[in-house]
Amino acid sequence: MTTKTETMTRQAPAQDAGAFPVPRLDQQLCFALYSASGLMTKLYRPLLDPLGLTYPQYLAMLALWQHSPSTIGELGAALGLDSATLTPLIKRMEAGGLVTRRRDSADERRVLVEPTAKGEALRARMKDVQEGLSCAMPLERAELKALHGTLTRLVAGLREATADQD
Amino acid sequence: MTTKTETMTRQAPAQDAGAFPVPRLDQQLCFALYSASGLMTKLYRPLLDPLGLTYPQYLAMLALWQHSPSTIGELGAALGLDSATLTPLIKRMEAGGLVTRRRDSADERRVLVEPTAKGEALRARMKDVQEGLSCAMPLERAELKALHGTLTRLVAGLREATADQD
DNA sequence: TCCATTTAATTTGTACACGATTAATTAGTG
DNA sequence: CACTAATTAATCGTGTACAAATTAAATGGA
Repeated sequence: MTTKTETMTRQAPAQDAGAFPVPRLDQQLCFALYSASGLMTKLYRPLLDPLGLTYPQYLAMLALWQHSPSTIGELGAALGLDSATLTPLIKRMEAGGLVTRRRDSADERRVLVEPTAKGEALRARMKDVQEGLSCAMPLERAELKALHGTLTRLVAGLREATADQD
Repeated sequence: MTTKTETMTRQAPAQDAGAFPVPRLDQQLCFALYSASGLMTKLYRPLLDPLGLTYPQYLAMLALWQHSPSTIGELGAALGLDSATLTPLIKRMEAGGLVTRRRDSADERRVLVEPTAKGEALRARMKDVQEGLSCAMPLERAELKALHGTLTRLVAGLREATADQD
């Protein structure tokens, strides 16, 4: 009588009465962020492919257009990536002719990264990327604005909360 | 007189009058999502490490606790990942003793994934993970709720917008 | 029944992403 | 000035992540 029901259904197994309910995937904020981020990358891909850029490389170009030359460390701070990720990423961009890398003569530890003429030329094509993207965005302009604001505060808070793990 | 000013400053270069302004990193929704997602992963790491789970593996366990056995394809649909990502991920979880893999005898193409006793045992430790996490979240409960709602609609819309790229 | 098509998972190749370590350089202190 | 401490990239190892090609199995006609 007690062991009889243990092989009934697999769908709601072993949930003791009063036990902590296992969090559902669709109720997890982290999963919504994870999914949204991945889908945005997928949305950018066809727009960036013809430019010879991956999505992280596109972010790096945005940072460099804003401020260059930049060191690996500065790029890392701007993008939230560490040198183990950026060093090979920048080297691939260098191989693609989009940026130059050189040691800072004033401090030989630093590596200065700067767009090439070819890299600068991509600036002119950003209009199409932005337009192509905003057309595909499923939310209202005001909603996107509000979402961006909330995310910005979330990111600022998370940076503090994870600051110890560097 | 014309070529004299071309080496002035590096900070605001070559922005033709009326040209499309290069989008700023901190104004890009995609970058906010990218940063937030990465920081959430970093926030989970110390909580999941003692369980022997990476963050994507944690998501896979959530999906399996919700519904198992699941095929690779079902997990892929739930998580938004393709089989080329999931196959090795699940194999690592199998090597860690958290799940079992077996071919479906009714359809030998399918692989059924199911938590082991050890995997089921992790359920009991999810309370600590959830609590440890929500303590570190920098936003108000209501704000998080609203953010989750907006993201859910964004994800649904992006799924449609990217549905052709499968 | 046979075979073309479809489906499911795996494999291969490329590109992130991070923790931990290392190597080179610079800064600081006595 | 010597020598240690701190800083900066690069490297190594492991784990995602996806496109494209491959293999194996099931399905749907002719």
